[in-house]
Amino acid sequence: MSDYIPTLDQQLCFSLYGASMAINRAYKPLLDALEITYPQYLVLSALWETDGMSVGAIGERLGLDSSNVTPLVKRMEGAGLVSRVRNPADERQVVVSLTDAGRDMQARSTCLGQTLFAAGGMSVERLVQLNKEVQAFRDSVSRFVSEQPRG
Amino acid sequence: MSDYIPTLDQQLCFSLYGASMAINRAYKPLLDALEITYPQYLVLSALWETDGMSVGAIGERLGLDSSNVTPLVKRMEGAGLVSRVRNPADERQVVVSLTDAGRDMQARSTCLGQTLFAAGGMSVERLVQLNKEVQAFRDSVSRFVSEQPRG
DNA sequence: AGGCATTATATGTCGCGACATTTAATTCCC
DNA sequence: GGGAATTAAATGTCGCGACATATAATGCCT
Repeated sequence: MSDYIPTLDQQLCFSLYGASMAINRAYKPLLDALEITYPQYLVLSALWETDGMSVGAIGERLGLDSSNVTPLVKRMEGAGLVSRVRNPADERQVVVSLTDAGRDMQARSTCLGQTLFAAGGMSVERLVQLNKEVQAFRDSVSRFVSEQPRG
Repeated sequence: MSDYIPTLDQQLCFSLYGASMAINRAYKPLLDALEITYPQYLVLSALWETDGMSVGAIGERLGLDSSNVTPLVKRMEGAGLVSRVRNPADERQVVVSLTDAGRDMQARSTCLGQTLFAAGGMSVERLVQLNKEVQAFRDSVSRFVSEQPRG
């Protein structure tokens, strides 16, 4: 009982892992056309909600640490999507702000959600419910991790 | 309407992406103790179901291509978990088989599922249902991708 | 005010995951 | 049966994502 051995398909981790990769593959041609990557799209999404976040705040929002966000945002700066400026009030912080190109990307990226909706083949209601369940699971696991000794 | 702009939290891709990363973080200390990585655990899981799969068949099962599976399996061979042997009947194929250490890992890795169950904080029924929904979504998106011109 | 812990970002290394390309073995098909 | 297409792995490059560590600015505390 305590050493029950599940098959691959019985493991939620495998479904979620595969779903994430499948989404990336569905997004790929659209992201290529926009000349951004998926994590870059997430950074933009975070900034569309709250422009001018620090590197740390972006990482907090997306669940990534500075070693991911720093090079990500630097590439986005190179692509002209954001600017990076040290906060004069606290020189430790780097404030990331949208450029016009970064703002324009919001309207240009609506194809992503539309495509995923078409690809998912589910009703809006079912997708909303699925999103709620996945969020609840994610948040519970994240809470668990942060409560662990090494978290 | 056709250019509706969702927030981050309204996007299923973001929940799934975060859930996958959260699971990895929950698994990390356990995987470290077993001295394997998460994708290595998935390869082992596939082989526990069907030992002696080719590199290509493993990739098919996990949704990865040879450029991922080849180095993954080579590291696992280095760690003594699997053997890699060319198929005499078709020298193009590399057959991957479990060693005793690879087989032993199955019993030793039951902590993963147990921990994730504890971390998820949901009833078994709800998790089973969630798994079904995520699978359905993943499979629908994968089908969509494979039906695309560039797929 | 001086020194130390804390905080924010950056850097270096490793293992993926995607993609294009290469190499080698096999099959097709005339 | 011999050359071209196909198939299976492997290789090289890029961008993450995790982790440990480094660097620099700030806050704290006496």
